[in-house]
Amino acid sequence: MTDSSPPDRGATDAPAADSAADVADVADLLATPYRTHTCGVLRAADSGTIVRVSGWVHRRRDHGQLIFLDLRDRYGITQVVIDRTGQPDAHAAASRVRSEFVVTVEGEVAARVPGTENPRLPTGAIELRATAVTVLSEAKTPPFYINDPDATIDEALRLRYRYLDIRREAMARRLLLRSRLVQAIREVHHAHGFVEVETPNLIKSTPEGARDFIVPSRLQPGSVYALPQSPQQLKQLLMVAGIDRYFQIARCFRDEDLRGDRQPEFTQLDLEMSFVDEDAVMAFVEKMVIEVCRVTTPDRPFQETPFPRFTFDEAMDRFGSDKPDLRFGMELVDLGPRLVDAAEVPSSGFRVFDETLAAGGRVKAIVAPGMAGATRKEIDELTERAKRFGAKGLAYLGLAEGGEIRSPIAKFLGDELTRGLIDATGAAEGDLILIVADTPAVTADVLGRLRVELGGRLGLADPDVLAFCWVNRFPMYQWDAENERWDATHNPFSGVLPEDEELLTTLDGDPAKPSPQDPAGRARALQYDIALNGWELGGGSIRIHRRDLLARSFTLQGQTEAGMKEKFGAVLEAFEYGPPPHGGIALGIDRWAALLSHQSNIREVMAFPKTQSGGDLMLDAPSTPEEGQLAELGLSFVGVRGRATPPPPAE
RNA sequence: GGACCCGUGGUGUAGCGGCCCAACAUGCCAGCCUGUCACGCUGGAGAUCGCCGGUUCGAAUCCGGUCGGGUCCGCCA
Repeated sequence: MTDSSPPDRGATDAPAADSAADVADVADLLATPYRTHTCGVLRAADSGTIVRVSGWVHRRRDHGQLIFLDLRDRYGITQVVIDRTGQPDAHAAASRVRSEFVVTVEGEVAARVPGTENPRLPTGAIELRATAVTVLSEAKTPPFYINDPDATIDEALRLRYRYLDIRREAMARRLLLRSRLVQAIREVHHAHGFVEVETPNLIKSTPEGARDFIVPSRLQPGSVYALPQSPQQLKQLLMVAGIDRYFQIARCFRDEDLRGDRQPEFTQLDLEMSFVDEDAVMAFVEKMVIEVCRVTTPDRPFQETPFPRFTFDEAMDRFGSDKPDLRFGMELVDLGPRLVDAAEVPSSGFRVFDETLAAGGRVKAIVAPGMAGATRKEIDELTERAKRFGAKGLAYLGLAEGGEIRSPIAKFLGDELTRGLIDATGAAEGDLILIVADTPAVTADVLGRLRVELGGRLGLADPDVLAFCWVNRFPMYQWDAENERWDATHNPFSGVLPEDEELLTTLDGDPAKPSPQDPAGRARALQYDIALNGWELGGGSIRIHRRDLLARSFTLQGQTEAGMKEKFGAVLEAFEYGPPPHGGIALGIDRWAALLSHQSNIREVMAFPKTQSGGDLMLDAPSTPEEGQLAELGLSFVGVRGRATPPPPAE
C-alpha cells in the first residue's frame, strides 16, 4: 500500500526549501517521552498547547528572575522562558544549564508579549513557558562556536570535531540538501524503470588509470582485493545479465592525491542502459538531471535547456576546456588568420607569433573586460600563472581609456596589425587582451585556465545559475610516448564513432607495434561528458560490445591477448555469451551536491571527509595496525620510516 | 614528487628582533539584573606564541628542520 503512494514532493514548493527546518512532517513518529514537537514547528496557532521539546541549548540569557533558553534541534530554534516566581524548580534547573547541554522542556506554548516577537525566527511569534526543565546531558564548552553562523573556524578543528560541526546550521543544511539530492535521483530512476543494484567493494583490480586501494586477504594469504575505482566492469556484466537499466549510488575509491574536488573515497551516481545509443543515454541523463535539480534546488535557474552540446574540438577551441563554464563569455579568439599574409605565410613581425604559427601552433587571445588598468604587478602575476600552466609567456594589449594602447608587442606588430587584432577580439576601451602562442593544446589549456581564473576574479559568473553542457566526440586515444602505445582517454571499453571505425588500425599493419602516426589518433570516441559551471560532473560512453572491435582497440592500447584476459577476463568471457549493445555514465554526487550548495570544496558536503593527506582527524585514521593483524595476513612493513615490523615467519 | 600560504589563551585575530612572562574581540567562571533574542553591567581566570635546533647580549618576531592544515602543479575522470 505505502509502496504505491505518491512520493512526497512537499519539499519542492516549500518556500524554505533550502533551510535546515525543511523536512517532511515527522510528527507521526515524534511522540516519545522526550518530545511532542520539534524546535522548529511551533507557531502562534499552537498557543495554549502543552508541549514537550528536547534539544541542545543554543544560547542562554539569564536576567535574574527570568531566564531565556534558545533550544535547538535540526528543525529549528524555539525560545523557552523560565520565570523564577512561577516555576522555582525549572528556574533552578535552567540556572545550571550551559551551552550545548541537552535538555527536555515541558510547558505551554504562548504568544510572545507584544513587541517582543522575533521576526528572524520562524518560531519568533511564540515562546515556550516552561513548567519543567530536565537536563539529559551536560556538555563541555565546545571547541568552537556552534551558534555563530558567521564564525570562521579552522577546518582541521571542524574535521576533528565533525559531530559538532554538523550541529551548525550551514553544515546540517548541506547534508540535508545532499540527502534530498540522492532521494530525488532514486525517485527519478525508479520512475523510469531503473533497477538499483549493489555491487561489491571487495573486487579485483580494474585498471582505470588511478592507483587502487588494496585489501589483503586473510583466507588467501599473499592475495589482495582492490576497492573499486568505479563499478565499471560490474555494471557492464549486469548489462550482459539483462538488467537493461541499472543504477547505483556507488562508493568509489581512488588512491591518488587529493584536491578540493577529489577525495580518496567518493560517491558516484553510476548508471548503465542496454539497447541505447549516445542520444538515448544523453536524453535520459539530461531529463533526470533537470528533474533532480528542480526538486532539490527549485530556486536555481538553468542557464539553458536543452543543455548545449559541444564537440571536444569545439569546446577546446572556444573555451580552452573540456568542461567549460558557460556562465560567462570571454571566449578564445584565434588570431592566426590575422597574422598571416595573402600567401598564408606568418608575417606579423613578432617572431614568437610567426615561429609558433610556422610550426603548426596557435596564437589565441581572451579579453579581460575592464582590466586595461591592471598594474604591472598584476600582469606579471598573470604571466607567472600562465607559465605555471605551461605557456612560455603571455603577451598583452591593454586598451586604456582614450584609445591609448599599452603593449610590449605593439611595436613589433605595427599600428595596422595591432588595430586588426583588437578588432578581431572585439575588445573595447578599458579591456585587456591576453595572448598565448604555443602548440594548439597548450594554447587552449592555458587560455582556458586564465579564462576561468579571470571570470572568477571579475565576478562574471552568476553564482545561482546552473549552466550544464555536454561535451562529446572526444579523441579515442592519446599517444603515450613513454610506453609507446595509445591510451584510452577514458574507459578502455569506450566505443568508437561508426564512421571512425576503420581508423582503428595500426599504420603498418603490425598489431603488436602501435605508432604515433597511426590513424587511430584521429578516431573519435562515443564518449560524452556532462559539465556544470566549469566542473566535470560526469562522463560516460557507449561501450564496445563487439569482440572484434574490442580486440583491435585493446591492441592499440598495447594489450596482449593474455594481458587482456588477466585484466578484463570476466567481461571478455561474458561478451561471448550475447552482450547487448550498452552504454552509461557516472556522475559525481559529491561535486553535484557541492555545486548545488554553492561550495567549491566537496568536503563541505561530506559528513566525514579526509584531509589533503588522506587522514581522518576525528577517528585518527589511518593508524598503525595492531599487533598480530599483519602477521595474520602474512604482511610486514619494509623500509617505512619508523614503521618497520619484523617479517612474518617463513611459513 | 614539487611550489606556495597558514600554525599566538577555548575560538578568531593583532603583535613580526628588546617597549610583550604578549594585545583585542568573543567564549569561559562568579556576582547583579523580569522581556531578552550576538541581552546588559561589574569582576575574574585563561596562551612562554605547533615542535626541535640555530643565529643573537636578547626571538612569538630572523634562519634551518620537522609535524599538522590548506591552495595549486604533477598525478587523477
